[in-house]
Amino acid sequence: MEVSPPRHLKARKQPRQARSASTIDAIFEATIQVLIAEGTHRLTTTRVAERAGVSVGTMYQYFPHKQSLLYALNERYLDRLAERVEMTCRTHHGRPTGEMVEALIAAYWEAKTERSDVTRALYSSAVELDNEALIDAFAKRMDAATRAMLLSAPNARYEDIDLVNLTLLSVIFGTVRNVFERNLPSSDQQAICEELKRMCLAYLAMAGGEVFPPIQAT
Amino acid sequence: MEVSPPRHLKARKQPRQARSASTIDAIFEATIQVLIAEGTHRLTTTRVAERAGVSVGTMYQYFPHKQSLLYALNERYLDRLAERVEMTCRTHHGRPTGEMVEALIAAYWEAKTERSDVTRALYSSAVELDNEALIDAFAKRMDAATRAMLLSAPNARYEDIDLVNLTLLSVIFGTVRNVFERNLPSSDQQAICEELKRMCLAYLAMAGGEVFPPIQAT
DNA sequence: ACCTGAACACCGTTCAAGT
DNA sequence: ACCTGAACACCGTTCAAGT
Repeated sequence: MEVSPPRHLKARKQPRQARSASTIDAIFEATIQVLIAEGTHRLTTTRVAERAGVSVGTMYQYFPHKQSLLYALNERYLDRLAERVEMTCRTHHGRPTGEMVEALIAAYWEAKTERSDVTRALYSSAVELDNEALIDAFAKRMDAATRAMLLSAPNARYEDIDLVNLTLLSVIFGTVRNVFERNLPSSDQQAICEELKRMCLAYLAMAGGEVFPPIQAT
Repeated sequence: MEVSPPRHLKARKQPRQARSASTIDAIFEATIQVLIAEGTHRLTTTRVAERAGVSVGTMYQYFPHKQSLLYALNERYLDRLAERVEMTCRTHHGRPTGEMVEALIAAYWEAKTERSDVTRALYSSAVELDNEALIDAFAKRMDAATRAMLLSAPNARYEDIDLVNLTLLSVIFGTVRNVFERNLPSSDQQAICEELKRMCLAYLAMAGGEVFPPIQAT
């Protein structure tokens, strides 16, 4: 499902030529680099334009405000993230619940961790932003993907799959973010990730998912 | 344990007279009001000073930068939050693990929820900030309080109390924040809160806490 | 001793002038 | 048609001038 962004945050024009597309990519890339190198409060339109090799005026042809640039950047990021998680969900259809949870957490965790500087930069850039629509769209996609996956498990009997699913996602997303925010040593991060899996498993087992693979009847 | 803030974020002078103290309170109050009414990107020193009834120059006597104002504001907030949670932990020493978890989550949740506009405003203000020291100090206090509480439960036998405790807090804090960020309807929020308790209970039971009260020997 | 607010540097955004 | 960058309004911060 596509959720349209608030009108004032829309990009001014769609790139129709290869040149435009590459300009936009350069601007995105420059934004991330400035964010990582200088931090949110030093992220200026001039600096981004300079590093992207265009003038401010050109940037404003594509993004009517600084906010719309950050909006688009986060949109692109969340879109890719959603695709990865959806893929994981699809490939675990019909598997035992335990495997699902493990794979789901691992996929989300890895997507966030493999470029932790980018993740951190985007977390911080998103806050200056009216990003409710983005979060909503992302949440809806994730919800649909994990819901379908969980229900496809053998012998899944959830009393309230929507609540269980909502809770599961809130806990996973929230915990991952919290771990990033505290900047714990990598070994602690790994350990928490494993504990998070155990916790979610315990929860799902209690809520009606069959965690271990069914014994095959012969 | 007191963690000293980065030097450059320190308030310039401590209030020594009643007048100064009330000026500072007025500035804090004005900051929160502007944050709630206008949002992070319209939070300007001029606006805060105006609403607080002082000149910019005076504000800069107490807070050497805008950042130090936000830092102090968050410090004050986290300090009060920590005190409340510590209190909850103290009053549940020796109780069964189940009651502890329920009380801990309820206390944290309520502290965040009773003024959700303030909570949201502070979440957003904290991000422009180099707040690692704050988060760290808060985390350490929470860690100590909940650790002592959990160990005081009857028949608590944790294999790795530090990891369990760290995980528990990461999950609770992270989930609460995620729920705030998504701005879900209040009924969903309540439901997730209950599910979160159940999940943490299941986890602690598995990790070595005795969740239900011991049967009294007669 | 403390307060004020005009002044300065910098940032987001625009638009007349270029190609 | 598209790009440029000086110009404008606004914001963080300072400091000479007031009390």
